[in-house]
Amino acid sequence: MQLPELDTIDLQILRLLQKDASLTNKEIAFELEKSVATIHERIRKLKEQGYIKKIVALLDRKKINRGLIAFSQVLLNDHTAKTLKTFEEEVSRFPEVMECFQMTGTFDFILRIATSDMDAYHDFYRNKLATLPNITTVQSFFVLSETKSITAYPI
Amino acid sequence: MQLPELDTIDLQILRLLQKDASLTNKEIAFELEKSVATIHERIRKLKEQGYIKKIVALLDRKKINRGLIAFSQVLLNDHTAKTLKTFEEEVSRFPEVMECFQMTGTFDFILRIATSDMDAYHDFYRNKLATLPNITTVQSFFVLSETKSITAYPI
DNA sequence: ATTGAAATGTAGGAAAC
DNA sequence: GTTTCCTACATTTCAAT
Repeated sequence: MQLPELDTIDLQILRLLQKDASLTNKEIAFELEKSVATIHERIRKLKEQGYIKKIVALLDRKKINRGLIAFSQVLLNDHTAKTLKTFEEEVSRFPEVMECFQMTGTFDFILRIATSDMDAYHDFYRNKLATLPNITTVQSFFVLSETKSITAYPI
Repeated sequence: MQLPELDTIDLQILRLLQKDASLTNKEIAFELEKSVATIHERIRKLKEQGYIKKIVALLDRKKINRGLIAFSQVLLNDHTAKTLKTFEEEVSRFPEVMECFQMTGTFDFILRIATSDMDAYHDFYRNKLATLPNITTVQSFFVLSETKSITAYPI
């Protein structure tokens, strides 16, 4: 795969920053055998052009009481633009919802829900998700173990 | 929810860094009305204690040619420890696999696959995923639109 | 677009409270 | 655990190439 605007140096920088954005420009410059100013300018452009969306801290979810991850597949009873939009807006407001994707296939949306435990999920399901209008079915699956979970796209 | 070791200042710091880890200690100190040294010490401890796992750059996946996200549900034909472990190891090696979770319910694993397009997914499916031993079924669903996608846990 | 060097700002550590 | 001070290091800008 080749990306139009990005050369090898850009790709190397993105590779490094996806893994560890606390690297200093000096460290990256050393690694890539370029000057600090070059790295600085490259990163500035990568941010400006939108390749780098944000720099974030990733937390240990178990330590902050988000021990349970559920994937919930939601089927709606109609697919008018209005119903879809309303569902998306409402479900996005719940803090338990980390992700909401509209999907192809036998259901409409997949949600990733993060809660402390099954009691908290139950509460979310009964008192939040299931109260939304136009839901036909919700099928939930729970994470038993996390084999791989990366945010860095191989590029 | 209360976390044992963390006070309000820690939580506020984590909240800020989850959203934007490029904030300087000075900026955080101003926001929380604390000294820079206090913030520095707090963050040092939050890293040391493992609350903050890593600082990463999040890229715009469409710009780096990862336009298609699939969730693939995999069912294996036996559930011996060895089969599970082998599947996990093999599937984790594929660069297209961003996430692999073992799940409760009617299938064994859910994978999040990132590729450039449907052709690339097809290639992954035929030449990589489907070649792994002990797979009974794979059901794939594709992301039509991304309504919400956050990495910051509300705390 | 890349560089080295100058100027500014921030991080990291020590000492005192 | 927090603050103040100090030094080292990092970022940012700029003139030159």
